[in-house]
Amino acid sequence: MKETCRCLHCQNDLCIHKVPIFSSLSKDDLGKIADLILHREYKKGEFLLREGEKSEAITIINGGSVKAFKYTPDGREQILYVFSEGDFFGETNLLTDRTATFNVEALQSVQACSLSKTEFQNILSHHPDIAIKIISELGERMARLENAMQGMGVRNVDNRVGGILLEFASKYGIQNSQGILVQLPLSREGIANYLGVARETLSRKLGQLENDGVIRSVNNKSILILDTKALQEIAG
Amino acid sequence: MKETCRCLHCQNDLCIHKVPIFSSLSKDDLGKIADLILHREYKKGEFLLREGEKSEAITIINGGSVKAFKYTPDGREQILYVFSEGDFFGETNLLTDRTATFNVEALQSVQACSLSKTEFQNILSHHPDIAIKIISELGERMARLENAMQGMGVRNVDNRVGGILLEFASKYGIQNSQGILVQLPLSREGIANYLGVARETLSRKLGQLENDGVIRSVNNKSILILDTKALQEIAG
DNA sequence: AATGTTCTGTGATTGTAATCAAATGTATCA
DNA sequence: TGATACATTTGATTACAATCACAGAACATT
Repeated sequence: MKETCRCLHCQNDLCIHKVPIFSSLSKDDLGKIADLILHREYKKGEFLLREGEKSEAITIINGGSVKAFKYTPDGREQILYVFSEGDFFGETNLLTDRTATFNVEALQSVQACSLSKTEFQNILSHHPDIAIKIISELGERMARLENAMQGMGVRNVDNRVGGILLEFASKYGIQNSQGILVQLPLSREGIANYLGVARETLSRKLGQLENDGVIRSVNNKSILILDTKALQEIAG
Repeated sequence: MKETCRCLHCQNDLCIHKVPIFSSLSKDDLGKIADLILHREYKKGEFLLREGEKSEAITIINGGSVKAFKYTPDGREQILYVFSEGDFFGETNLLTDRTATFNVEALQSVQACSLSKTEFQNILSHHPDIAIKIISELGERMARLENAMQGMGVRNVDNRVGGILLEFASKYGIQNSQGILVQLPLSREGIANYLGVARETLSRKLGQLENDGVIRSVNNKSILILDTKALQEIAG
């Protein structure tokens, strides 16, 4: 079993090191946990989890990113989260017998580590501080969701577009001489589904922001924020 | 200090008995915790918590109900939760130094019990199973929020109105000979703010549902669901 | 019961985003 | 490279909910 984590991705950089919830553990404990972890790679478009399925593991993203979403009655995707390196999901299903509340799909090639329900519960009982970390992290995620929810309540679509651009900027942005270069984790359609608006509407709003000199569309996968202040004003 | 919980509300029925997260404790432990709890009554319209404030306690609703909400940039209220008997809030602020993420306002007279940050942390360290209960409960709440979020993404307002009626029905409804009588926890304006639509729009949609014989408006505080099946169809 | 106050329903109008349709642009793969 | 599928933009039109304005109900207070 010692070999489980001698894979290419983890040889020098154990995935669990990246996970805040395990940060309180000793090097020794980390090593023990590492041996219990299962690694897997997912291709773009593959599902890591499906709504309604009972997931028997907590999954930690070690590379790449995924979208978590639900289907609306009219068949659209409503994206709830974008998880990337260090984020985890499946934790709520571990303690109760609840089935997954959302789908999780790889946005690119994704390296994932998973820890089985029983192993995880075992660890939890020996390390009460991990439980506290999880509560903390869940609180963080709830705060994000609550914000998103508030955002959805905002009827003004410009506000919402501005808000999501700032959110992506703080998460994926790199400051350069011209402004903040943001690598978008989602396609236009994805962003629209995150905001709960039509793809075309988002296109128009972005076009307008570009006309106003607030942003510049570099390519489909990244935009440059030229005027952060204006954007903040727009976001409200 | 023994007197703390000999108040009118708790003499025969300790509020902590109502709280699922403490359900694993022994009678003895419950008694000890009861002594540490602070009781307070709030009048309708009073704030139990304000966004941005640092709350130093976990608060448990012992009677009445409250709304948790954020203000949108345009000044509207976006309601996130309605908490009633047995629900709690403030837990995320206990472990981290995060300030409150929402406002909490009494919808009627409310009896609340609160437990200070330090006391709570102390209890948590002695009873690791409580942490697990909290994670579980947070998971429940996240699932609810995620659903609400999905609901907000639905562009069809009819769906959303149907959805919230069913949600209220399952929480506050009483089956009688004619259908399900639902005591609404919120005013029309409150419901509209929960859905993120205009008050007038909700009025019209409810009117339409009444015309279609799906519901009957008993009075401002309660409606009767006549045709649950149709409502489920409408909600999607 | 009468008054003021808040809440709710309805009509008319406007504004905004969804939808439909088509064109351009961009990736993918043989 | 060219061919094909896929993603994005742009235009025209439509549908729907927001807004404004007011009337009527319900509620509280004296």
